[in-house]
Amino acid sequence: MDEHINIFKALSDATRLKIIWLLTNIDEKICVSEIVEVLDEYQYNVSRHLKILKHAKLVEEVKEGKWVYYYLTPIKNEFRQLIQEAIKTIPESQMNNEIQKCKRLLAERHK
Amino acid sequence: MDEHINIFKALSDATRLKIIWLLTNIDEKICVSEIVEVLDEYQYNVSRHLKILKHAKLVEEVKEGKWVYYYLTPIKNEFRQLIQEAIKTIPESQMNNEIQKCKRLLAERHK
DNA sequence: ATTTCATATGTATAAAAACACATATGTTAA
DNA sequence: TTAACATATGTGTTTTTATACATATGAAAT
Repeated sequence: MDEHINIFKALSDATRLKIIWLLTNIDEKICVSEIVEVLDEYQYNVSRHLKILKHAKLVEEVKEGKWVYYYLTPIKNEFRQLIQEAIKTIPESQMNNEIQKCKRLLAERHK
Repeated sequence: MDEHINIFKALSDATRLKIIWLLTNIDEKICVSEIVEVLDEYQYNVSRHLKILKHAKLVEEVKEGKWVYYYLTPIKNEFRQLIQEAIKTIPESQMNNEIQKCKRLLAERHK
């Protein structure tokens, strides 16, 4: 029960839901500074929110040089699967262009 | 986005998640005093939690004499559908026997 | 009409969460 | 080895949420 509550709690904040939504819709790992830029949030807040998401086991991290990349924890139970699908139904229109910003940023990265 | 956050927020409290879980697993409407008994919570807390669930549009109410019965809001979008299914996957074992208590209570009612 | 029961809410307090600023840690580049 | 960059965290403050007690409202039973 606590694990489920932790997941719901993790998703009940705009910044964190946006992060998960981005990861869901982008299907790539992104690093902290990219999230900071896309969401236009303070770096220290993003770091703290990521910590909460990690604690809820919604994301995992991988360090690469200076950067720490975050990505969705691979799904291993039905609950997570359904939550993930639910998040996928949240329309892009509800994210004030953050996704566009993010896609532009990622395109840049791949050059 | 806010509506989704409200739903996640509503579900990120043990008492409220239990209420929704009960309604999900019982498929009947229940009144406040029954929830109070089953969850062993103060009446005023249950009332307040129900208000939050109502605000998140997860439950609706119907008044019958002295009693106010609460039930799950009929599902009308995919997001709610998936969230509901996710809740359905939370095993009974994680609800310290509240479900048993509830079923006994309902059986009593149907006599 | 008065009491009893079911539910809701005003208000005060406590607990938890979010935020901001400064700063620490660690890594790469100069 | 120093500077610049990316990320994390200590600490204090503000905001939000949960809880508790008292009490109000409204319906049913006596």
